[in-house]
Amino acid sequence: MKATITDVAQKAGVSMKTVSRVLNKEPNVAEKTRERVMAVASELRYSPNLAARGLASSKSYLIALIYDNPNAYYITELQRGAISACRKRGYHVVLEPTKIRELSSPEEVKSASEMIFERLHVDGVILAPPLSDSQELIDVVRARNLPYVLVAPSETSPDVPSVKMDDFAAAYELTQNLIAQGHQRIGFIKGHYQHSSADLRLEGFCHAIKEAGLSKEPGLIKDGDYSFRSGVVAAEALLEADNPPTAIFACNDDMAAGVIHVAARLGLSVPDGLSVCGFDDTPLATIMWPQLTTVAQPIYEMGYGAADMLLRQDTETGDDHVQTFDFTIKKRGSTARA
Amino acid sequence: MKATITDVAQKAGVSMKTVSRVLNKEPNVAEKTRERVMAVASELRYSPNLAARGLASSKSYLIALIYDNPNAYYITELQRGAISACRKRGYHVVLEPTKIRELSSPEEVKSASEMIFERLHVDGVILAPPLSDSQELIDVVRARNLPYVLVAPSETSPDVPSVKMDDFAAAYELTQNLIAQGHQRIGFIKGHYQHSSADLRLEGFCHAIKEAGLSKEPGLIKDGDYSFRSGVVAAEALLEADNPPTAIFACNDDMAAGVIHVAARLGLSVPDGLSVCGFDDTPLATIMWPQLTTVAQPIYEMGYGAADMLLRQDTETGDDHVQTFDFTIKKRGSTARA
DNA sequence: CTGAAAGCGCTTACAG
DNA sequence: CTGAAAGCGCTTACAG
Repeated sequence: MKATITDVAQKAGVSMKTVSRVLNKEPNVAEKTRERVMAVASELRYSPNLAARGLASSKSYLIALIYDNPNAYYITELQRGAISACRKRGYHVVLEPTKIRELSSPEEVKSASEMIFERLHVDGVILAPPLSDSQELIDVVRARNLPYVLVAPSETSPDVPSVKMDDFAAAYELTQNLIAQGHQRIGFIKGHYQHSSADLRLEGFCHAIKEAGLSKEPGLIKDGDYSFRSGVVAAEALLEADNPPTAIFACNDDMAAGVIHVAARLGLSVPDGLSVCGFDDTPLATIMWPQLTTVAQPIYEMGYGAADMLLRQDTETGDDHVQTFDFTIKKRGSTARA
Repeated sequence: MKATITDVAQKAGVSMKTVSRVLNKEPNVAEKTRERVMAVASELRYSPNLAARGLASSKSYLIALIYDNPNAYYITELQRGAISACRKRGYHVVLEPTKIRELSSPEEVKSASEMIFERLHVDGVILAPPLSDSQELIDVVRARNLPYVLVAPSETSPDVPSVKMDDFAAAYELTQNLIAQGHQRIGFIKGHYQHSSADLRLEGFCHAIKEAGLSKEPGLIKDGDYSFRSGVVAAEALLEADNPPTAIFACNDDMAAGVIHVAARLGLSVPDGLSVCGFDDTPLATIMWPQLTTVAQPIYEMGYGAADMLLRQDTETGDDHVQTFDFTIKKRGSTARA
């Protein structure tokens, strides 16, 4: 019923091998032959059998996207990107949700990681944050000689394939925008101390403040942990103080939502009485009202880039192994002139 | 390097076929033989090669989860469930995000659907809503004789395998809770008119109201479309009217968030001045403050159930083909006694 | 209860 | 530029 490579070969009057060459875009096929084979293949609606191909070439044509404790939006975007890059090369993405973060000892992490690769033999892996920082997992991957790409690891090194965005630059630019709107006293709510993104965003903020010659009052910088609740606490401290800021930069959208919540309770209108911006452009940012000014991470692009880099590792070398993607500042209703 | 079935057979002193029987849990193997083979297999860390197995048995050991316009949280939960059920049977899940909803003509939908199955040969498919209502897609699946399961289709029929939850019962129970708390005037904000869930939730609500002998004032029921914004509009109409309700039942969490937003602006405290409940238990429900009383759909369970049903279709028959899963009412801070 | 043979549909390695 | 042969690691269909 389903056409095989033999069917195509017979009908095109060539050998199986030639059909294989055409389909895999190998060189050394006469143009005329190539055309004929292509014509017959599409006429027969031929598509190669993945299992047969995999068995013969000892590849699986599968890559694993390994993640843990996903922010659902982040993970689905990463998936979309990776799937799209894989399709172009006849690959498919297999999902590996794990519970690695809940494990306490390195030994447990190691054996849990081993299990992932014993079950299924993939040709490469993409590690989503925060697993891109798990040295045990990376060691297991390396020991198996599996190609891998890290998404947004804390630290990048030129010889470790990874994709990331520039958190420093994004925070810097977002802060510059607030300053350009006339804000002189800007509050900042930090992210979770274990995430490197939190540090980078703070540094970007401080750099812009310093460059503009604004004072770096310590009282304007508050701790947070990326949760709505921590945004509420920090906002209360900032807004109930004497001489409160006219703008608040929260390190993610959830905390920014917390700030807006507090502002509403204090009768402070956003953006007229207070400008607020977040980070990440989660769905929350456009669900809220006013909609949130924030930074859109190139999540889809990073997923695409990671898979693309992974599948190119066989063929090409000497690339730069760290790819940085552009963010986008989303100016919306939650910020205005001071 | 990697152990094959031949290695296991040799070391256990049996034929390849016997090893195969043990691994596939086929009958007619002596208990002693079975034990010996199992021991050798685990010693050699043997795991079967999916490609070889697939080629020989003309199965792919892959199922497709087909979706469109995903609510990220819904899709990741469905994925988790399906993956978990597949693992138990040596299957894997391949994702197929589509743009089917954007296509206008049935012909386009048909050819887009065909493409999905030409690229990769899966052994079965799960259709997530709203694709579980796409007759064109279902026709294509049927024409290929592929086993399939629908997730939360608008209409279930006993001979079409599907998983769902009881929207009517959930809305009924949630409304009963409000009534038990002493609320006599309860507003209702409808969901999107194209979703069958919206109708069922309205019916459940009305049934509880009627049963309690409360008046079914038409002014208390407002249109909505599942968006935050529509919740805002409906809440304004309800709350700025004379004799406003003491509780509002919004058909999803986003609209409930809109209601709370309006309440804050009107100086109406939640839950003291107004009780609010939503539906779906999205992450938003616990990000907000007060946290939202809502209904948790058994999304993970539906994903698990769908995959399980799919993989059982070969072997078993005569089952009930429609499986209904239990919801959970989450009582949180947004509702209180009238 | 067990096994020997054939074959799934491709690619690899070689030959011409 | 093209092809014939062998083999990837399993399962199926059959035999005993």
